[in-house]
Amino acid sequence: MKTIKLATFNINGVRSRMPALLKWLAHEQPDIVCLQELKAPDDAFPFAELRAAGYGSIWHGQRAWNGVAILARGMDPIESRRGLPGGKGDDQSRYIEAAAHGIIVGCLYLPNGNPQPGPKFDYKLAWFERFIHYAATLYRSGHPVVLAGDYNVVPTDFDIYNPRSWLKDALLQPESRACYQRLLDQGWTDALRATHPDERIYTFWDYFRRHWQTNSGLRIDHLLLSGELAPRLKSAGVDRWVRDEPSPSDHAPTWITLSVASTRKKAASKSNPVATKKSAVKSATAKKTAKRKTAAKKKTPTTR
DNA sequence: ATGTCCACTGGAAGTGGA
Repeated sequence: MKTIKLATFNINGVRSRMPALLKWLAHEQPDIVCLQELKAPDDAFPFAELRAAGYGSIWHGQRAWNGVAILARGMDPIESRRGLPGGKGDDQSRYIEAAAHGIIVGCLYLPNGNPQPGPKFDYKLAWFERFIHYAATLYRSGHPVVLAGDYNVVPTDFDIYNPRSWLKDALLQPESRACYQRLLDQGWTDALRATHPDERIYTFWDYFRRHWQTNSGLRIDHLLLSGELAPRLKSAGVDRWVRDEPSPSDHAPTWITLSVASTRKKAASKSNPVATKKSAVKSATAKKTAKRKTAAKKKTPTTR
């Protein structure tokens, strides 16, 4: 048995944030990282610097906006998908997926949806529907899956410092929340909330009105675990110190640790990545640990 | 409406997106 740490981080411009990203990677040494809002085209992604820092990466960039990436420590992630199924005419880079360290990781950047109502909110809900549909397939596959990213949804009023000034915001709309709930109803475990059922936890503090200094935050970055993975959830948290660094993103890295069966073969080196997605998954599912009932699976917050 | 930051355009400061 070994423990892996998986984090999601809306970086808000990967190029202008490289010093902060490298410092965070060196300090926390996550095994898998999902990045969102690269705001960079494919040919501007700093994969060489990341490799020098010990991380292989795959990415789906876009000029100026959006963009997602997956990093894996000491190996190259094995890409299994980019873009959701059924997105005819959708050219926004918001989903990428890979096998790494024995699990499948979906990295998503769900549309913000503001202003609401309007075409952007319609797009958000349409994207969400496609995501819900695809997530059901993933869940049923029985593979160990994490869906991590910026969901742009505040699940309940317990996940925001004060909903008053956000009531019209797309992140709090009943339609957005209903979509998120439908995702959970498929069986996914909201790892942060499951680990800390009674705590106020925030992952995002906007740049306005001294919201960071007053801890006026929102919880919108989520890690959802499939049924196979939920019993292996060990801990979860937010690297708040990163939000306090110079020139920070408006999000902080949000992470979980999972206990996974250690593979017999030695860890893949940079020059010798895991051969295929299939084999990576197989090695993860081969040794299923005895099912343990944990607090992770039950209890959703009812606090308002 | 406001607040602040990133990237793009064009070659300075305004705009879109968040």
